[in-house]
Amino acid sequence: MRKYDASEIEPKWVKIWEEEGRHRASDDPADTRPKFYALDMFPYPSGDLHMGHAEAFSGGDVVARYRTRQGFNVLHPIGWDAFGLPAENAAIKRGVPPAEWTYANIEQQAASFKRMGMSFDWSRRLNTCDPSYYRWTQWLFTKFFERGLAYRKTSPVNWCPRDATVLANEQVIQGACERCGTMVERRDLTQWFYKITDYAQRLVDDMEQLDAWPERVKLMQRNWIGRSQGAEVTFTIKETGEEIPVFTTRPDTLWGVTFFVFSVEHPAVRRLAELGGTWDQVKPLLDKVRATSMNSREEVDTKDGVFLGTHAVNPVSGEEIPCYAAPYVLMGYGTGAIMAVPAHDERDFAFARTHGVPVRAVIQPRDGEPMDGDTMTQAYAGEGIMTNSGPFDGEETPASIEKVVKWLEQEGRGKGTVNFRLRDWLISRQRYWGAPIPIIHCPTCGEVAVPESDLPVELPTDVDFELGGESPLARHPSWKHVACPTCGGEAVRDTDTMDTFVDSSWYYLRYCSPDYPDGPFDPAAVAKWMPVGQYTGGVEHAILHLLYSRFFTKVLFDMGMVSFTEPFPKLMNQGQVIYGGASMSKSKGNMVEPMPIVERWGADSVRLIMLFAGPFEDDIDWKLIAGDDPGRRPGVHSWLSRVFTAVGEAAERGFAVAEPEGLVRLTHRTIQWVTADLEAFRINVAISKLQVLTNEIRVALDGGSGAMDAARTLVQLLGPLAPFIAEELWRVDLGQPDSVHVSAWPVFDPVLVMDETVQLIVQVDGRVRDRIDVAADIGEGDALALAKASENAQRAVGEREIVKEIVRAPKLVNLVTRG
RNA sequence: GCCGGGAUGGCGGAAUUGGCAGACGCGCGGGUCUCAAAAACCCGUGAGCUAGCGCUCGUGAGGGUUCGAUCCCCUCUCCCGGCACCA
Repeated sequence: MRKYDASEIEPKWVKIWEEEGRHRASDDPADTRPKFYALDMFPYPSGDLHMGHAEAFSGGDVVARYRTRQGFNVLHPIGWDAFGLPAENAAIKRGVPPAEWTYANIEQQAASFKRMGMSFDWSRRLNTCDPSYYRWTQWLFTKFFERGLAYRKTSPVNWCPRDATVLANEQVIQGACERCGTMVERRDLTQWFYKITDYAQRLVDDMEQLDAWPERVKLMQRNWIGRSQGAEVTFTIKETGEEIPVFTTRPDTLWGVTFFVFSVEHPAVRRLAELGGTWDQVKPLLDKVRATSMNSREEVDTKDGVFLGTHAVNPVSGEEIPCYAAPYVLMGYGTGAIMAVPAHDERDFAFARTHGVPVRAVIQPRDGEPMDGDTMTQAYAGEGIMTNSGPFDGEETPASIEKVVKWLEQEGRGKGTVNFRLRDWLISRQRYWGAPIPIIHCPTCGEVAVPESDLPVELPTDVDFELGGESPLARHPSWKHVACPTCGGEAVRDTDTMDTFVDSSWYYLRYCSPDYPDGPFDPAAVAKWMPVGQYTGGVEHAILHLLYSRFFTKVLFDMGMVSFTEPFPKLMNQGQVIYGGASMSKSKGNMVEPMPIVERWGADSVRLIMLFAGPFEDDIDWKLIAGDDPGRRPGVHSWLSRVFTAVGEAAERGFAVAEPEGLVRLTHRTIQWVTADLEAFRINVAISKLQVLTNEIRVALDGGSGAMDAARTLVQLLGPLAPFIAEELWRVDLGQPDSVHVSAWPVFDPVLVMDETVQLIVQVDGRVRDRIDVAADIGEGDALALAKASENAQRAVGEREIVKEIVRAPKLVNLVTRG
């Protein structure tokens, strides 16, 4: 009998599958199979594959293989998100050109993916740093530019001093650079933006289509977009007569406004402070705010603020109220100025009490103590009845808000409006290893897009990567000097490159027709394959990549290039692989690499470790599943050994020896269970069902019976999970002529999955007292009679009287007693 | 602070969503084989009581609904994640 040796089996099949040209998605029009697009978030080539890759791609590969077996024409592509800072930083550190470092890592990862048995269509492989790809990234930029969706503006931006580049809002996590953790600084710079805010409403609305997304991801996107409905109301500055609009979600509190607050950075502040004679107090505050990074306000005190010496006029009451400048009002949201209602807003309340501003309650809760502005100790932000509000006294939220808005509009004092937290997407980066922004700055023509015929704008290779001063492209002696495409005069290229998230916002479209020469994608191929059937990847992309890709898709829809508005209707997030409760990292010295384990125990084992450890979405703590020795023999390897010998023995015995009926039934139930589990992506549970079947096959064989059908089924069901051992057993031991991975998914016999007998649970007062084997179609009367006849049940009832009989034939009888 | 998601044996996790809690696996204990080890195989493994048939307790804590609650409702504790002056 052969022994299971993955190192002997697996490399053999890698080679054979490659020779046989497996896993190609078919673009043959004669192929009538329904399509299925199984997409994995493409990797960044930072080195060899890590555990996170092993988990995510194992899950994605199960989907692709399972759908293939179900008769779908499956597109399961792979590529690399190959631009980005690590390559450039490696170049600075080691003197290796970014391209060289990147391509070497890609080759390494590609080899590892093959070794792991990933069923990728290698003919479609792409990478974003290839000019044949970024040509179209640039082309898309020019189209966005034409539509006014790419524009340049000067504004305060997040600057990472360590990476020497600006960052998008989405790349700043709690005030720090997402990539290197350095606290970002704020700089006023002229930068390129994509106008994602134009799509804010649609990005919210279309989430309705995403029922098959994890709720938390949708929630994160909703919070990030931050839609709030309210009104814009215009206040007038008494001293100058200028009109300053504010945004509020509570126009019903307009009669409770007792002061007015500008953001310290508001353009009117300096003028008004000088007029009011308070500029010498405001200026230090402004300097302090400017010095603080944009996203972290931990050093800013809510109660900080300075009276400007000027006043605003409340448009509904005509009342004059003092104007303040305070850091708690943000310049980047709403209008940069607010009406303050201390009685009904926590922050306004704190500010008012500190600065001695009156508090006036204008909303009374429906029940409980009435509020008094002079004595209340905290703001009341809830719903209630309007008081001290002129014509609106007695109106109740939420209807009152609508009434006030309507009235403001009629009176011309304001209007209903919606505000978003989402800002435009800053896409310029002052670094080298990215797609150059295809814009030429001409002294006469202004910003001119590089014409399509001149694309791609290729990166020069003779570049000085050292950090400092200008970006590498800006420092290059000749690269930026070009003739203006419009007037032919002397002009310069934009020397910034695009955020790598731009590259990854459309790669899934390129896979549909990776060699298409006339555009970013062949519209017919995209119409065929998109949208994605299942998208698999890490939750760390919940906001960035997924939001940007959704935005791109909507722009392309508006351009008439695609016919759908959401690219990924179904999303699965795998958990993280951690060690001892902490994320794995080189600096912590707790890294466990997948490839050494593949070498030692086999790719099938590594895949199964990942898939069996728990639900796909949950984190895997390697220390908990493998103990202190990360190289220990995995439990799933023992199982595969048992599968290997059991199937081998069953094959030797063949069909000549009869199979027990119980095993036949279990086989069909296993098909039913595993199919349902894979449909629901409960892979860990599916594996446990296969283990049960394996155990029963073992029992049958040890009892001298045959197990050929069960063994064949086991191998077929195992295929998507452990492709190597399944193929070896299928083709060698079971002698099948073609690959198990193209065999039809087994179907169960509905008669055989039904139980003939079941265990009737007999309870007395809700406690289990007996279990009786009964026919599955037993009637209620018979079930009750059997239950009452049970000695154990009778003993439990004792002298008491049975007052109620619950019968749920054939599963359960519950006798309820009294006495 | 606000918004989500959790909490089940020594560990990872099951439980057809109101009907046998702990499937399957890891680990551990005992055994077979072996000169020995590894591997493989067999038995046991929630806690307590009991010679035994069995009994009692048990799904973070407390309460409720129900014949019956890991599952539904209320209160609380702790853990994880996201956002954090967004007017």
